[in-house]
Amino acid sequence: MSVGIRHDDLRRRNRAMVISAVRRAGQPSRTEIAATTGLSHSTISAISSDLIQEGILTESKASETVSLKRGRPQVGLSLNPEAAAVLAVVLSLNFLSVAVIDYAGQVVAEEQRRLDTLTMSRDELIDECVAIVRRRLEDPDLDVQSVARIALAIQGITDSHARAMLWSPITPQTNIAFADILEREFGIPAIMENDCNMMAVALRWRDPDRYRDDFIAILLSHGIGMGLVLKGELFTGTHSSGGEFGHMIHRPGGALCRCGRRGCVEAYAGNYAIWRNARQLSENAEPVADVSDAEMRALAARARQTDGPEREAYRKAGEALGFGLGSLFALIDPAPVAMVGASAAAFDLIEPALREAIAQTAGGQHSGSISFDTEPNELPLIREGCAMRALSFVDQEIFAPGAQGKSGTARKHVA
Amino acid sequence: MSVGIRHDDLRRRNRAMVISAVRRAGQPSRTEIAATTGLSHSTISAISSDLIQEGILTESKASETVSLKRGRPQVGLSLNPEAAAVLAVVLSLNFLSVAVIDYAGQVVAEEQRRLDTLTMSRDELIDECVAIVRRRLEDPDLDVQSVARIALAIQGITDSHARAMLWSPITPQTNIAFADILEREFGIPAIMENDCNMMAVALRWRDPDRYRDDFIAILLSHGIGMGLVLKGELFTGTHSSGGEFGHMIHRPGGALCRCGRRGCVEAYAGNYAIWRNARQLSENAEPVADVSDAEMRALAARARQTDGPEREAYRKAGEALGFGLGSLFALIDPAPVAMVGASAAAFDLIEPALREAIAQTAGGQHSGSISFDTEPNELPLIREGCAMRALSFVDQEIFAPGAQGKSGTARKHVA
DNA sequence: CTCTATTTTTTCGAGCCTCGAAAAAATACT
DNA sequence: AGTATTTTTTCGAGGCTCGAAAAAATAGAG
Repeated sequence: MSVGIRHDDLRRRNRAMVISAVRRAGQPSRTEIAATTGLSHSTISAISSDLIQEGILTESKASETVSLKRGRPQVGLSLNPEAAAVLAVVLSLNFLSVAVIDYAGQVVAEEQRRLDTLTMSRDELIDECVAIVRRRLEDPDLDVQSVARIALAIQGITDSHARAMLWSPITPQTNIAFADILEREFGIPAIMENDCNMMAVALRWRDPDRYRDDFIAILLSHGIGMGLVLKGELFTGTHSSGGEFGHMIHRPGGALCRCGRRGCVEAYAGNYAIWRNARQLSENAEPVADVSDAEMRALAARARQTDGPEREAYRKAGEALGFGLGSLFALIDPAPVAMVGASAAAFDLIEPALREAIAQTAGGQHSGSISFDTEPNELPLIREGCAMRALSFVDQEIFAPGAQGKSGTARKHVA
Repeated sequence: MSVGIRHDDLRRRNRAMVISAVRRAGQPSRTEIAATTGLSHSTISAISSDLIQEGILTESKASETVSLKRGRPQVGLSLNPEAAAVLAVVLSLNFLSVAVIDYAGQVVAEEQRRLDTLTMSRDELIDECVAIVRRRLEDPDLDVQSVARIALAIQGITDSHARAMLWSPITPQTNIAFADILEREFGIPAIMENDCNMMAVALRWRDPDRYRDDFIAILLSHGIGMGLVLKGELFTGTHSSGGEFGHMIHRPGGALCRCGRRGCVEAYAGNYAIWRNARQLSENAEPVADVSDAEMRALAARARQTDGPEREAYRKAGEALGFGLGSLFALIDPAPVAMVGASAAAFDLIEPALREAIAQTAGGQHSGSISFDTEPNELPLIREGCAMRALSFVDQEIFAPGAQGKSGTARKHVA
């Protein structure tokens, strides 16, 4: 079972701890790191001296402005941007984007591309991804040697080992091991993640006060996705990325869902479902492939204006989301929720019915205390999550390697 | 955030590792422990020598029968039964039981008692629990000094710090901090756990092959409860024991549940719901307080005999459980399920509709591969889970103490 | 009955790691 | 210029684990 702690693990873990403290805090001094990690000054001194020598950290004359204090001024430590770089690839409906991010987390290059993912063949899809990565890696401004990891996020279900896309609404293809493909192609460790999980990761970095140990990120888009953080850790399924909130059952045998089943939350709250209900089509009507953001905005505008089928459609969406959240809260207790995606801009239309529904569920006891935040733009969030996830891997597996880090392809020490 | 690893934590953790290896394996030799923990022989030798000196482990001339091997015979290490003792208290509907368990996990004394929990006052309930514990502690055969922990399991919701019962179907009382009360009364560290969570813990110890990293224990009883283990850890809510599977919403606005809300899974699958449907009463009929096991057996017998309302009632129960499991599987992916409790004996009546329902959900893709096991007797399971949980605490916090173990009341080193 | 092969367990010195205390460094204030 | 203050480094002490070798304990061979 769980393996004993070897003596050399100790240094490894404490190295990782120092790196992560710097990544979180920005420009902490050695003293601050000692305080947050609970390690002694001597230890921090020794470790940070190593890390600086290896080119992972750099000293950066801390905030001159705050040097009104008496004694020896603190020296800020920061991540050396040149220590490594990672690629964040985001593949969503009809859209592919890639960004190159330096070790300090800054975007240094990017590229975006429109595709027709729904009609592309398997090979075309793979080729596009490989090609866009290749173009970035061939950029003369980039030191290819420094690229330590590629993280690819996709709308859909991925396996729990972060190797493959298992199923996705953006393509009829299934089981594409993107991570393995990219790894083979470029010799750079790659991971494949679910888009909503990356949203959650990003929210945690963006606003650690609000999104700390337990929170929910829900993507309101053509489909409904969820990223869940519990007890400070990203929640995933036992075999897949899990957290398929959109496919929890709202009404057994109910409306036709894009997944082919009936009564899923998504079949009431996804864009296509709202669109379908707003047009007063049958619940059995085949879900449309895509509804433009403009069209959804028009629907929302009409719903705000008159109490017609549009408003009712949003009400039904709120109800489905509310009962779904209620069932979720029965399992995990209530937690802060972030509503992300274009339809989050219409959350005012959704919220009343949502809260009414939640109030009828086990989570309803604390209905008032459940707070919602909205963020209409999911793409930057997904990319940010990818980047942070990739960088965390670099922090832990490459810059603090040891017996534990079994990633065969990971190169040791870059600097 | 996460704190650095101090040098002295190392020994502490490896001590805990050795103890837990012995608890799991029964009578492992030092060599076997070295193999399973990955630590060196020297380290294991040093640690086990300490543990034996402290009276925590004992040498026990390993299985003489297997001494057909050549070299120096292995010396089995086992837990010293006298190193400590724990109390496992189980409080369920109209029933209170306590068991004294020695450090090796053997029951050395027990007592059971019928109560009328639904009508008892808050103080009566507390007094009964305190009294039954006191009687056990006053047993002249028991060394009170050795009692290191009390674990109390209750049917109902407990807080995530294992201090209090927040709500329970067995009593109208709420928010009773049993753990604090017992701790104050006897000066022995106490914890308060949810019964179904303890079932899951016990299943893991009983059959680690089947119930290892991910599995579900569902209690089919008057109410519906769940214990969930994910990635090898007991799953709990953010604020409470969580995992209230029985109160996920099956049909929005549907049948009246014992919790006062509508459409919960329990309102279709709990004993009172099956009974209500079998009698063809309205879904709005007030849930009855209790249905005897005998009566449920009679219902099941009639359902097996003729295709009447009884069979339909079980069908509806299966449907509710199936859609509930389907929604759960959407979140966590399918996992082995153990059906526990009296109604698990009627699982043959439930299973067809359950599987049919699951097949209509996201979990349905692997519908065939989902396996169900039944165990009609929940009480021994709950007690066993309590005992193991309490013993694990002793293993870790008392016999492998350190800066991490902040349990103020825990005494250090017993032997 | 003795000797050898074999396996388990203990012993011992080496190598790390962290820690606390003290020293060194770097600045503000007087 | 000197003193107080704060940060950072240095250094010896104490612990822990590890590998190698020694010791212990048995089965089988002659």
